[in-house]
Amino acid sequence: MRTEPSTAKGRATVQRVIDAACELFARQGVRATTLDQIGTRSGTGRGQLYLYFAGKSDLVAAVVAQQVERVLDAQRPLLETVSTAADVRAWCTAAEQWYGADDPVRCPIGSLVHELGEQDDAARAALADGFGRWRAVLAAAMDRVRQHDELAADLDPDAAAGALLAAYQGGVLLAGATGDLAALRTALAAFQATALVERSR
Amino acid sequence: MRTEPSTAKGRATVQRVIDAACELFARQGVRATTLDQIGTRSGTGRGQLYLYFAGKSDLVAAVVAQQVERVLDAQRPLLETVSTAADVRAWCTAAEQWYGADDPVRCPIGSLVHELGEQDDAARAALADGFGRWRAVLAAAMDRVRQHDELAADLDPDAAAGALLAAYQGGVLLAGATGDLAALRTALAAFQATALVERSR
DNA sequence: ATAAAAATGTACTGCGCGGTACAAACGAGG
DNA sequence: CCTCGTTTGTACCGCGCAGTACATTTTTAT
Repeated sequence: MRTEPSTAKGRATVQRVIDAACELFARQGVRATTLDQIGTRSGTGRGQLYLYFAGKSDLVAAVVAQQVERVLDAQRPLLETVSTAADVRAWCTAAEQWYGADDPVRCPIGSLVHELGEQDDAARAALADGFGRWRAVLAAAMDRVRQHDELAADLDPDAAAGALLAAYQGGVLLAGATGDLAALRTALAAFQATALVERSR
Repeated sequence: MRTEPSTAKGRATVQRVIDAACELFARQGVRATTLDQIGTRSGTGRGQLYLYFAGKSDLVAAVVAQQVERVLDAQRPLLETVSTAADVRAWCTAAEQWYGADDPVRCPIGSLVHELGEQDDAARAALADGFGRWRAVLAAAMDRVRQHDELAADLDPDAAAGALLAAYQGGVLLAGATGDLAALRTALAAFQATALVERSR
C-alpha cells in the first residue's frame, strides 16, 4: 500500500477496489484480470489504483490478505462450534455446497498458489500465513473431536487438520479440472469414512 | 497441431519443442513462459512453432497431453506392481521424494489446472482425461490391495483412488504454498494411517 | 543433378496492459 | 468564499509478447 487514505471516502474506495479485485481474481484468475477491469468494476478509474497501491503486485498482496480473512471469517462460525464427528460431517457438506452449479470450482485461496509471480514475496507470505491459520482453526476443531473420542486413534488433531485441508484443496482442484464436484465429494467422504469414528451415545 | 511434420527431422524438432515447453511450464508456469524461451531452449527459433502449431494454445494442449503421458509413464512401473498396503506406502514415499530440495514444489499436471485459459478447451479436456487415467491406474492398484484385504472396509477402491489422488494434489499444493514438504507428508501419512490395514502374515 | 517440398532463421507488426503524468473536481478549514 | 489538500478522471507512453511474412537453407524425390 503506497498511501493510506486519510478520509472516509478514500478508505471506502480502497475497500471497493479490493472487493472488486477479490471477485475478479476468484472468478477469472489473477493474471487474466486487468487493472482496467478492477478500476471499472469498482466504479473508479485506474488512476486511483496507483494513488493507493504501488502497483499490481502490491494490490495482489492486499487482495490475498483480504481473501484469507474472508474465507476464515466465513468458516469461523461453523468451525468454532465443531466438536463431534457429526459436526465435521456438517462442515464437509457445507464445503461441498460452496460451489454452485454455474460458477467455476476454484478455491479463492488455493487457486492463488500457482498464480502468484515468483517474486511476489509479500503475497506468497500472506498466502502461506493464511493456510497456516486455516489449518490452526481446523486443528482446534479436530482437537475437540478428539476429546469426544471420535477421531481415529492413529491421527493426532494436527495431522487430521492437515489431511482434511489437503483433501479439500485436492478435491477442489480435481473437481475444477474435471468440472465435476464428485471429485470433491469423494475426497471428503474418504476422510470422513476413515478419520472419524461415530460413537453411539 | 497445424501441420504434421512429414520427415524424421521435423518430428524430432516437434518433440524437442514439446520437451522444452514441458520443462519450462513445469518450472515457471504456462503464462510466465514465452514462445521465445521455448524456441531458444529447444534450439529452434520461434518460426518453427508456427509451422507446426497453430499458436500458443495449440502448443499448450500438446504439452498437456505429453505431460500426462510422462507422469503416468513414470509411475506405471511402480504402480502396476502395487498389491499390498506396504506397496502403497512405498509409492507414497516415492511421491514425496519426487521433489528435490531446490526445485519448486508443483505437480506438472496439477499446477496446470489454474493456468489454462478459460477457453483452452482442448487443453482442459486433455487435462481432465489425464486425471481420469491417473485415477484409473490408482484404482486398479487399490483394487489389488483390496483383494489382499488391506484396504479399510468402508472404502471402495475407486473412492480410495480418488482420495489418494486428492490427498497428493492437495498436499503438493499446500507444500508449494508454504515451501515445506511436510504438508505433503502429512496428507499422505493420514491416508496411509486410515485407509490401509496392515495384516500380519 | 535438379526441381519441388519441407524446414529453418529473421525481421517486422500490432496490441494489450502496466505504468505515469497531469488536469479537473471535490471538500474541509479559515 | 477562497484555498489548499485530497480524491477522481483521462490521456498518453513504452514494453513485452503473440502472431505474420518472407527470405534462406536443407532435404527428398525423380
